[in-house]
Amino acid sequence: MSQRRTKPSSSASDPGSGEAAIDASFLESLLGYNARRAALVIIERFLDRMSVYGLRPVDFSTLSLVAHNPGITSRQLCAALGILPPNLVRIVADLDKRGLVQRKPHPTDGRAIGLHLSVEGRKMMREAEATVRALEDSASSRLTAEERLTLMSLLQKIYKP
Amino acid sequence: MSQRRTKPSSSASDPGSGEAAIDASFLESLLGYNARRAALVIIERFLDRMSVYGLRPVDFSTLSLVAHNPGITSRQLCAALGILPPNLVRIVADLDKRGLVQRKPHPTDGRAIGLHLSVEGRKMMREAEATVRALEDSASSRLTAEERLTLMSLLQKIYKP
DNA sequence: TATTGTTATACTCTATAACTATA
DNA sequence: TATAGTTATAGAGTATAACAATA
Repeated sequence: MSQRRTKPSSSASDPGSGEAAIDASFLESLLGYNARRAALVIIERFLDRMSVYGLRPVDFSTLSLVAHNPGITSRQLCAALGILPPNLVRIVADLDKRGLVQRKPHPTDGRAIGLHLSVEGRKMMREAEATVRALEDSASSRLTAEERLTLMSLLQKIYKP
Repeated sequence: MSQRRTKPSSSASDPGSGEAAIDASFLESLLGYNARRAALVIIERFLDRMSVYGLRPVDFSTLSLVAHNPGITSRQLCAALGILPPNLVRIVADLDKRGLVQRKPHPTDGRAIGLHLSVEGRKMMREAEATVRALEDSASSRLTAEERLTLMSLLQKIYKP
């Protein structure tokens, strides 16, 4: 899934169109299918609008957690985001190379490294978080504010412990 | 994301736990984040319970669409599932090798190939669809029937044209 | 002995270009 | 010329094993 673009019209001249359209009613009765499709639509929009910052979803999530949890460790980031430690190494290293995060020795645990946003990182994230809010509003423009809150509450009932 | 297993407890002895836990409230206010997390939890459960059939989510979705749309073409499957044509080739080829689907020449378009479920395919999908229903019910056990319908309706307002 | 961060690596998923056969 | 199916391949994402340093 997650194609770049979907053809605006697949017309009625498709082969096999004795039936007007494809019946996907079974799949559309599944939460997993619906949640994945919705997530991919929003992620696609994210990719479009966040490319100016050079931030993929995982970069943004990482920076956002560091912003709101200064001194957070890689291990904690992995647990919070569901990323495996070996896969976080390059993500953090790249953000460090770009001067967005800084690694400081952990105050009490010599094995761990605390992560902090740099001044640049803070500045970028103020803009980036506002952009994400705007993009989410636009992606959910067919929902009322109340429906949006209901939707998030119901989703969290599924994935939160 | 989508780790195999999450540690049951990350205890309070994590380094940097002056604050009790990580603040993910910003991310948790985003639809994209919530939809993705929920989808991954359900997909993880899918992987567990559907492994007996040897069906990944994409195999199941493909077979389900073929089941309910006999004669559907690869192109139509790609459009319905958001898969790119080169990536569907092996999926269909493998299902064919396993004797679950059959390819028949399209009645009116010589370029296209109509897909149909074999007798075995139909038998497996009757079981598999029931298993998916059960797995979805268990994954959404903290939702009422009404909440479940509301959730799907709201998700479709995001991704459906 | 267990955990943090890391390297190396394999596997899966997704994407692009280009070809053929038919429309 | 455009479309259906296909091949080959590149790139991103995700997984496991194993290591050094510290607890």
